[in-house]
Amino acid sequence: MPKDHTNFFNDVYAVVKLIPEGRVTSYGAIANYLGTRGSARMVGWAMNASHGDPSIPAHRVVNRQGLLTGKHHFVTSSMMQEQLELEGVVVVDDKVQDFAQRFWDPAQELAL
DNA sequence: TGGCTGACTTTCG
DNA sequence: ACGAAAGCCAGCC
Repeated sequence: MPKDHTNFFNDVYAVVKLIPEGRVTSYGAIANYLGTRGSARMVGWAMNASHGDPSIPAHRVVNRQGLLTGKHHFVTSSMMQEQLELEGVVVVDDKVQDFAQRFWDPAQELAL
């Protein structure tokens, strides 16, 4: 396929786009699914580059604790929480409630 | 080539 | 339970 130099970003985008509505995942989960657990930070960085692609629900990607660590990178810090709430995700103090239930692991859902 | 950065994760104190 | 440090990989200068 084209552009193998952005393969990593492409995979990240693909996985994030596959995140069902009302679900959230973690950077580490995506990185683990891609086989690069160590580059969990890169996943977030990839999201940063995803700004040119509004189809990517970056607000559904949170850290391992369910905290909206990336909200600071959005247009507005509150937008991420608002978007999650619009999808039915309860967010309190920048933290996703019932994170264990809301958690969507690509390696578990897509690993068939 | 070498070194720095990063929306993370895990472990030690 | 909280705080700090190390580890990890990919991209950019």
